[in-house]
Amino acid sequence: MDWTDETIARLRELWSQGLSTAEIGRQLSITKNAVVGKAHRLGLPPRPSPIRNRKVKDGETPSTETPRRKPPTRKALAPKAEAPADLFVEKAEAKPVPVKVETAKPAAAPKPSPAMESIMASPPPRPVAKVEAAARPAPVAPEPRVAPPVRPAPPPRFTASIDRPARRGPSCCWPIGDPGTPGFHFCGATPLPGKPYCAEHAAIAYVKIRDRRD
DNA sequence: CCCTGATTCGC
DNA sequence: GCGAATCAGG
Repeated sequence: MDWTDETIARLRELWSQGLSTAEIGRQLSITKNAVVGKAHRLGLPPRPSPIRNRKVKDGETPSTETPRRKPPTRKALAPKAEAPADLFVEKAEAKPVPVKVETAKPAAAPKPSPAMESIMASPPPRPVAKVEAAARPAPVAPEPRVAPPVRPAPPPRFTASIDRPARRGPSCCWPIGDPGTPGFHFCGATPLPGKPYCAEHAAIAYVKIRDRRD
């Protein structure tokens, strides 16, 4: 993975929006490990981890001795059989994109967090926007009108610079331009009922998600 | 089992 | 620096 400014920006954005690492990975066409690894290296604010952070309660002395994992039996040295090279063709973008597949993953959307939900008065159904970088100009994700879930993490600077559509009410949040750059804005057209995107962008935003299994 | 994020450590 | 392997909790 070559981490260009572009991809890093996208990672940061998606990360700050509370998407799961796997989700981000899918959107970037990389593994979640890559996502987590990079995020960690970038020093991005940690997200609520499923792993209980070693008792922080008193009585415990987490400091001095950490649980330390068992001696790493690093057997990774065996790359094993190689993956069939032929499956490496672009499948997602090759085929025409059915517009109606957003039913692909109805309820399984990752829940952002309580805080986030309360902020989003009318949460657009988490668009399972499977985007192909090659095909479209860096669509980034719905309006980052939310602060990072819990952590008082430094709010992404770009939130301030993003011009919200002048019109009130629902508006298409298809990103135009690169997030973080001055000209960045959202489409703003009238979205389809129940969708975060206008008809035009919804058509390209929704792609079957689960076919990118690597 | 599935999912999640975190960490380690060979490369 | 990168990320697969691994860990570990839900």
